[in-house]
Amino acid sequence: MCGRFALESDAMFLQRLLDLRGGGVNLDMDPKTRYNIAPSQLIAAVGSGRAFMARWGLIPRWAADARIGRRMFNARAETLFDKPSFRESARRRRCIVPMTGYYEWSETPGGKQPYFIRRADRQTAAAAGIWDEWQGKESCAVVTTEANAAVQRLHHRMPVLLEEEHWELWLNDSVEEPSLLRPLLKPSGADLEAYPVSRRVNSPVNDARECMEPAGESDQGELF
DNA sequence: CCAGACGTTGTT
DNA sequence: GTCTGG
DNA sequence: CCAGACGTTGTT
DNA sequence: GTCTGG
Repeated sequence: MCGRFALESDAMFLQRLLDLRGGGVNLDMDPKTRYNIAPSQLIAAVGSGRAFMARWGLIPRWAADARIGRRMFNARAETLFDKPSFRESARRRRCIVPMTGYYEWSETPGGKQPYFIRRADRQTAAAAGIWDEWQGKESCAVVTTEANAAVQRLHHRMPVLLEEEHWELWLNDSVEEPSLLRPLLKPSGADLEAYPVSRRVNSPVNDARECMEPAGESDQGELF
């Protein structure tokens, strides 16, 4: 799944996503580095030809109550185009959520051990997202799929990390046909690495760089 | 037809 | 157990 | 996702 | 808004 992630400031990455449309749109924001991004917080996204900040946890436009978004921070790829809460956004309001890497927790005898998962080439990853607008504010969800071999031991689900050659299609709002989009929602083919990090990641309040650096022995619980 | 839900995860 | 805040 | 709280009344 | 259950 994907319930916590990190993003190091990467304006070039965001500008590349904007440039896919060829519209000469210039990035007008610079999301600052954050190492411990949790659901309900504002996260950077690019979609519909612009970059914007959206609350992480999709609130469908028809919602009577914003609280519905609380647990809508992930959306299963397998049913994305079927579920009433996601269907319309999946067809018409897709986005890319930049992330340096995301966290998974492994239960150990000594407590929960967080791991950081990132591209082995250390490039910013492009997570597939969908967004909506409710009472004038954007919110979004990260699409999940089966875990690939690299991360399966940690979890059976992972965020969809889009291949670069698929970015344009995913962000093309004129494409609404699920059969054209579903093939993009596969477990990541990119090389990923996973390593234990400081247990202080467990506190969403800790937003220090240590969150994505390999943990020292003292910060690791007993592993497995 | 109307009323009520609309989700994921993990765990049992 | 379940909800809220981050 | 995890951590931490979870309640009311009346009085200061 | 759209789907499901009755």
